[in-house]
Amino acid sequence: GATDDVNSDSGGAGSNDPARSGYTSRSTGQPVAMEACVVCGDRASGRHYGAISCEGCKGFFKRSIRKQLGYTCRNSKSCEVTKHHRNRCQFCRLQKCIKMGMRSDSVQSERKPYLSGLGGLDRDKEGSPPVPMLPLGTTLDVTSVSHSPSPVASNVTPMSSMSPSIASSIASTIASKHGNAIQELRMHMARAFEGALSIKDNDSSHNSPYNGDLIKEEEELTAPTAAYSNGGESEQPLKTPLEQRSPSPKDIKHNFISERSNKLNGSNSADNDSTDTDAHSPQSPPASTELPIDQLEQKHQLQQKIKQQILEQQQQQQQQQRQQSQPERQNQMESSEQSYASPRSQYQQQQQPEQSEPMQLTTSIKQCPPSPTNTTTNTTSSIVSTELEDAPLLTESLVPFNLTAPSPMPPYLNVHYICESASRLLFLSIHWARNIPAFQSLSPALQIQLVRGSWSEILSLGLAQCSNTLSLNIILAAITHHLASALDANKITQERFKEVYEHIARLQELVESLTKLCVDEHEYAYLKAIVLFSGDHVTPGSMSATERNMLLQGQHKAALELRQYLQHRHCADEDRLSRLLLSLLTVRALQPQIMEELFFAGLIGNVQIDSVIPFIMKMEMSD
Amino acid sequence: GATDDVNSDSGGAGSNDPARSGYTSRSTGQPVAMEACVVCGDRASGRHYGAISCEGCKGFFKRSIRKQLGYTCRNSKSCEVTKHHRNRCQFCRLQKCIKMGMRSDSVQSERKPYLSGLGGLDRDKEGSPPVPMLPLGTTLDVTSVSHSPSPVASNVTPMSSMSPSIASSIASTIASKHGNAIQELRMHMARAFEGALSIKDNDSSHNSPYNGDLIKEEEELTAPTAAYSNGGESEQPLKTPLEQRSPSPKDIKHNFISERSNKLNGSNSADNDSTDTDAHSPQSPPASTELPIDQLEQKHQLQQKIKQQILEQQQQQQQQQRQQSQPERQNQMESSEQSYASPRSQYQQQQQPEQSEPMQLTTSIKQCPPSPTNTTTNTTSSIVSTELEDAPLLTESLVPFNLTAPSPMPPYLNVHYICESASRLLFLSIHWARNIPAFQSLSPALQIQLVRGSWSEILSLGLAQCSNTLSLNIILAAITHHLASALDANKITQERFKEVYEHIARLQELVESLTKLCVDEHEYAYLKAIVLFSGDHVTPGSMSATERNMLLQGQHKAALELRQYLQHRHCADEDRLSRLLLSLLTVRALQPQIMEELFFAGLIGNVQIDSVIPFIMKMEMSD
DNA sequence: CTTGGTCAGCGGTCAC
DNA sequence: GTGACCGCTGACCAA
Ligand SMILES: [Zn+2]
Ligand SMILES: [Zn+2]
Ligand SMILES: [Zn+2]
Ligand SMILES: [Zn+2]
Repeated sequence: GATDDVNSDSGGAGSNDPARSGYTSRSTGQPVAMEACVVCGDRASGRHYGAISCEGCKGFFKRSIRKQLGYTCRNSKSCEVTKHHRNRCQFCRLQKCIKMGMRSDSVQSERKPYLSGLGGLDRDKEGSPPVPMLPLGTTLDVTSVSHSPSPVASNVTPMSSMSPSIASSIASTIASKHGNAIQELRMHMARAFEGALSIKDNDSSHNSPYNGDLIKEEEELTAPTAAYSNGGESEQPLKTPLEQRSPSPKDIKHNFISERSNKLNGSNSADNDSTDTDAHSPQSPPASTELPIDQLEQKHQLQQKIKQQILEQQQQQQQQQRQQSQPERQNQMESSEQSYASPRSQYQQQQQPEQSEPMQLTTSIKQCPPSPTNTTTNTTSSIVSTELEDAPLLTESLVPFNLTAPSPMPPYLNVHYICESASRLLFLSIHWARNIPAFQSLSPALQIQLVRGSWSEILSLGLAQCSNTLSLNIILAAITHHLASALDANKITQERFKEVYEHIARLQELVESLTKLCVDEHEYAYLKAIVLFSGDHVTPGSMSATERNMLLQGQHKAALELRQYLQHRHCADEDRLSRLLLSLLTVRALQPQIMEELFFAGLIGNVQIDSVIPFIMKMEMSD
Repeated sequence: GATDDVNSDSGGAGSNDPARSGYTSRSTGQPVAMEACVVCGDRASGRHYGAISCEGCKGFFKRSIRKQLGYTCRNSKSCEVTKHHRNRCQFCRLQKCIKMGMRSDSVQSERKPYLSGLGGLDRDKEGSPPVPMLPLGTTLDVTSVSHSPSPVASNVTPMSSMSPSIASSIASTIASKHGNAIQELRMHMARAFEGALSIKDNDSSHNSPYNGDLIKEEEELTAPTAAYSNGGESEQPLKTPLEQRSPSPKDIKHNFISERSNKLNGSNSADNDSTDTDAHSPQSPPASTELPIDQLEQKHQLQQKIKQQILEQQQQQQQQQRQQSQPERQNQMESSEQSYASPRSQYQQQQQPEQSEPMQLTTSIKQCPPSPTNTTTNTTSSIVSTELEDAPLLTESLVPFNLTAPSPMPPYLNVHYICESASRLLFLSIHWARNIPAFQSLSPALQIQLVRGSWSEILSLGLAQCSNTLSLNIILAAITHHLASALDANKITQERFKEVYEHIARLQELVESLTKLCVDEHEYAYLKAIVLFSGDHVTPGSMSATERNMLLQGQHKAALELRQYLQHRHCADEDRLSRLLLSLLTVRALQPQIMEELFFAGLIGNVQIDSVIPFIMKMEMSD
């Protein structure tokens, strides 16, 4: 009993209660029916006194009405009433109860002992509500509120399924170009891992309707992942999971998706992360053979394109690295960077105007004329390239950011959909970055470092920017649900759950705050640029002073242009600039590591985004 | 449950229940069952926080957990805890409470409304903050303020054991008040874990482990450590660093100083779930006994899977557990210091005005008269308490930041010196934070969370600000040297070396860039405030919307005041604001974890700064 | 399924 | 700071 919200475990009887409490059948299938108390948000136990509420609010309301005591608020009668704080202010709690529809006349008078006589004519329940008793709260405003009717549980968002129309648009966009973003990503990941493994195509995804269950879905996923190993004896030197990776932050936490119940084998949890690679291996045949044709095709193409490079690089590098340092997982493909240069890279890069015009990937509304912007760049090259030219950092063509959500949103989100969405966003973002003239003028190696250092932040901003398009709220809810399932299944530890859960909450808060700020396309573009040009994650020694300067200038230029833009747009609010910049602080507080797990790990496994970045960048380039 | 008898509110029949008082076996027939407090043997009043205990132990445990402070045992941590002696040693009493099954997460957070929206002062019963509030900013003359004379600070107990030369200067500063910063820190650390560790003592075994230090300096340190416990046997609970901690991000990286070879030991993280049931059973948990409290506790709770529950627990758990939990070797404690004994903890939150005037800690220049300023605040209270009052966030008294370097810098820097310097800076910074009116108006729990979330960033800014005073360049060089030595000695891995090394480089770059910007005191103060009021590291669920709002407002206010300040100072450079704010991004890129190791781990060991923060905050308060 | 009652147990208080 | 005392809370259960 008692207030303790915490697990209560009251009786102390050690019985564990896995599902115990569940008032509702919270079990799987049910996507939340009526779960939250409209007053405090805690889990509701049903409808009480007219409002769906929890046991606590129910009892509280009853007692309050019964003993007509008035409460007093020590603040301004607007205290938050949440599960955690509901006991902080009775006045406000009662006020909210009433406001949310609880009716005092539903509270019967003491029923107790037949004892006697006094006032109690309680008669039958329902029947005549004896006395209205609204009284309490000395203050009146309580009553005033009471009228408000519908206890609309605003909580959940009605999920709007995506319009089919999108499908078409997608066809001509990313999807068409890159095929399934996820698959590609996954493929690269796999490759990065082992040079040659066969990629598995489990995700039949599109065709076969996603089946709603996140959980099951995931199992399917995991299996396939493992599959890739099949032929591979060859490359394997890659890793023995165990020692491969030395403890690194990443490993510590179990990937909540792929993770196995590791718990038991006494081995310490630390290494287990290795799992994803081997974990699934046990059996899993290359699952679904059913890959849609087009995907298969693309796959091959891609493979070819990359194959050589990868193979080459890997071998060499791996060896090298291996020699020197420990088995520390050679993080996949650092090599790629270097080699990366080889292709047709050229710092100059002058993207060919037209062709690559990136924005077109998107639904294509804002299509911007092919501004040949960077032509000027050459000039600077003459001497001290340190200076960025005068041309604006971001041209108009770099402003629009139109993402197309994957497709009809399945009734129940699954990992595929989520990962696909995130992948598209990531692709689009990187593509965007690559089209920034100033960015192009940097060396390929540095470009990669910058993207590796900022992808998570740019993705976060992108999520906020496209939160509507992506139905981010629904996605996050699904992830959360998924996470909870993982916890139930003991696939992840409580600590891990908590950590990830909090991360999600933070991400949500960020999105909300950016949404509230009504950040527009231009602003997002500048913010992303600022983040992109941040040298904070670049290996200190790897950058020359000149390069560092270029980054700084790029960042400052972005900030400057943002300021100028704001002066035109929001002249009124002088502090908007600060707000926007400070939001970047919040963005940076989100760990890339968890971001990756949330949006990509489900499909890809533990492979790090870092390893795919070079490919993505190259992809964009070559296409 | 013995305690209350039912309160029965029997029909409201006015009869009070006299019965309650009798602890005895009440209602239920089981008379005997729980009669004695498992902690002290006194008559139990029921089960409290998981253990059958008396009212005294119940209250004691609650206060202890809420305060977040650790206690110290003057003896050998094995004091008897009986009804008559229970108040003789808080440390041992708490230790026993924990050992007997009391769980810190059963202690709920305070119920009193902490809102007060005012900029800082709450009018309610709570004490009012002492701080004066002169609007600063716009006006320039910083100098004008400087005059104020000596701080009343009725010099408190000096007893600083620091070198004579320094003594004088320090006398009037932090040192005088708190003695040696490091020592206090260290002492507290020890306490922190002792408290916690006391948990199961079986794991006594570990004491010494930890050796590799960057420098030999450490050897001196460790030895003393032992001394500190004088009685010796007690320390037990400590733990072998090895298994002690379950994997958490922090652990992953080896502390290059104390580093452990960890890896195996199977026990821990995994097995737990099974245990769940016996949770409360007084004794012996299996194997992993040495887990930090939180882990132990959580183990039992594994079953809970609902996110909400978790959320609830978070706030509490996090904090306290942390504090107690770090059993990680409490090694070093300077022997000399032990005498220091228990401070007089006090916890009445409201610091008494006068007394505490913070700035005085510093060399003492700017002292502000105790103006009872806030009178105006009331007006606002009328309605939206959410709003911060109009008073400026930072008053002139909060601008100066005068740090005194430890003493004559030794010819060859050693860990002591470095840690001492950093500790002072940390103390001063926290002290500064605590004197911000708006900060004071937040609930203590939130205050702690904020400091825990920002100490590293504030420290970084402070390092930059005081880089000259501290001869930071020399310090960093020394650290780097140590690091290299550690690498040579194979005390750390190459990867780790690289990581830390790069971190140092980044820090250096940051300092350089801030130096180049010529950031002044005002600007630093604002930047720190922005960082302090960042809710980005606060556990999402633990903060009410109102509180979140207050934080946001505080942050925005700081940004706004900074902007205004800049308009007066640097009218020329319109982009200075952006530059300053963006520097915070860089600051955030520095991992607190490594920061901690660089500056504190050498002396303190693996204990986390997090655990000392409550202590430091309290210290500031009580003086 | 709601309403009522129950009571272990948490929080707060305030003489000491 | 302590702890006897009391009010409230809310998980549970009967109706
Ligand atoms: Zn409720
Ligand atoms: Zn209120
Ligand atoms: Zn006791
Ligand atoms: Zn003791």
